Amino acid sequence: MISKALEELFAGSSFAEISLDSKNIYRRLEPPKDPKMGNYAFPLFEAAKILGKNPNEMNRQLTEIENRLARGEKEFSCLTFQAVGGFNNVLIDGVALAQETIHTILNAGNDYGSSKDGQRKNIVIDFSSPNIAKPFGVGHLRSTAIGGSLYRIFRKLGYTPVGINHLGDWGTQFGKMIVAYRRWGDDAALRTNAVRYLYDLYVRFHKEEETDPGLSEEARQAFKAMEDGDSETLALWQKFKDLSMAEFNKVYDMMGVHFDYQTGESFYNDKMEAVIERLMKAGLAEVSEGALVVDLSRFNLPACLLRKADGATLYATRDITGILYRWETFHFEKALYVVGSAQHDHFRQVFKVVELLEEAESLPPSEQISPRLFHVEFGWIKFQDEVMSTRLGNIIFLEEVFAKAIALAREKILEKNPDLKDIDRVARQIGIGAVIFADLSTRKEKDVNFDWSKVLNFEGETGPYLQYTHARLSSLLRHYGNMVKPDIDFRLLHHPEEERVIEFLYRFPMVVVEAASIYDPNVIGAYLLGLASAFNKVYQRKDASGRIDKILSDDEALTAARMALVSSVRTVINEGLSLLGIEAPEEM
RNA sequence: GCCCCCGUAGCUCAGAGGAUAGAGCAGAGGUUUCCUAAACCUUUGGCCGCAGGUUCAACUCCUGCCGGGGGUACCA
Repeated sequence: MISKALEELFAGSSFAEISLDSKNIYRRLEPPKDPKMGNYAFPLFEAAKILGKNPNEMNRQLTEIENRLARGEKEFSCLTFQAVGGFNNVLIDGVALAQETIHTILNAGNDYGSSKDGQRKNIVIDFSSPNIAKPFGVGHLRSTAIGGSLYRIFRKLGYTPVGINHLGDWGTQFGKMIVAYRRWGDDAALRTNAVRYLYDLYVRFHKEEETDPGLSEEARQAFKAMEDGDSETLALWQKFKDLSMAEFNKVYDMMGVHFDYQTGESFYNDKMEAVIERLMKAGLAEVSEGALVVDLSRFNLPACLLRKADGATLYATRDITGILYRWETFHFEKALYVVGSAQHDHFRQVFKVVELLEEAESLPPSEQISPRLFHVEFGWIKFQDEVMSTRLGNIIFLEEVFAKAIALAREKILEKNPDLKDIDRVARQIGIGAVIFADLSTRKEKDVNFDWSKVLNFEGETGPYLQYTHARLSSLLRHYGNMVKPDIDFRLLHHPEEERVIEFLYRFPMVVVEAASIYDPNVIGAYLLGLASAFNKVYQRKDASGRIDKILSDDEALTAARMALVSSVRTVINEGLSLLGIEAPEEM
């Protein structure tokens, strides 16, 4: 609504002369550095240069026209234009903005920012995807947290997300596990702490492999036996898988993560042959050095291996098969692979093979899959500047991280709010929220150094800070006791601190869209920190006498107006946290 | 060698053509007769890796270099 008015104004002005249409202008609008200068600024330097005019002079003339147009027949306008140097600034009337925004939020509740843009189209999100028989380390946190959040974000935007946990439950490493277990394994030890025990075996295997190269060959044979359907080997594999899943599911429950399908790599075992044949028929596959490959050298990529010299398949084979299967099953609008950047080339290869297949089969555009495939990559989690590696054995278990964070949260509650009911539940919400937020608070492509002191910090830019702000807002609503109503006097929300909060609230729907478009929940996290901080400044704002200007006061109209704002902020923080997969306690 | 990502305050990170480069943590000082101080205010701290180029305007775009990380055919 406001943007439309802006477009009309600019288009109606002398900009027509230099063929800047309204859309063009709108794209160039930017928020001024100092919010006092207005809500939007339009830089005139470029236009002035084309016209050969002085930007300052031109700006003055333009502003005059704009303000006359804005006022029109009416006595006042909610838009005011100002010339500041070469920047044409627009001030939006705070009262109009407050009314529009708060009305919308109070009506919509947690649906504020939701849309039907997705038209229920399927978005396949492949995330988490841990390897069976390996510990769920903090390294898996990123994929799980980012993927889980994208799931919620796309659902909010009207898509039908399809969450798939592409478990690493097939491949050569199982040959290793099986050999290790047969040599050194003990069933009783396995039963007591399965993943930990398998992990120790795995580390031991790699250590002994260095001095005993025969182990590698033995492992290869064991995996081949699995692929050939050897029942005794498969029974062992199934046991590892069941025990691992039981532990992974504990983590998913804690994080509130949901999958629609837990179809791992083994799911594609009986589907790969047809795909390989299809690729051969298309003339893409060739034998090289005994292996079956798709040559990609003209794309400056290494060849994509479909089958090893011994006939066994590789993960690329399974991923290609997975893509084709998912396409047939879901006819997705997009398929996102939330996987670390170490697999950048792998996905380029796999996507390229799919693209080549489409070309070879001359599929119509509506049947083309490759433009819909996206690798949502993220950086490593390192520890003390070292890559964490299952093989090296320097993994930090995610459960351990959660346990420590929850214990600390509990400690803080006992110190600050010992009478709180349901302390265990709230401690879990805070502890897990802290860990998830710490992970989502870095732009995803950066490597992050796992730092206990950062994860276990509940102050500043953290999950608990947001939760605390939410608890404060909830507390205000409890104290207020009345229904929050939208028919308030919006002129009473006139302090700069309040206007700043309203601008944040107004932006929320755009922030959700932005997060979805770059596949990064961090956008929402950063936004929430800004909103919470803005609100806390309202909360602790001091009046002229140096006293805190309280939200709840004897002035009924003023209190009602402020509580409408409080309720709106609470709704947006609550919903924003929920999009990140973080719970928002009412009290803490 | 080739390809990809990252270099911004002591630390962790925002900013991705525009006005004086921002937060948090850590350091210094302050705010509570309590609407939850897990907060708020003040303050110290910057050749935005280096060098060129494009532009009215570059932390932002282009080229080269340096530093870190990753990938580079039978692991995932």
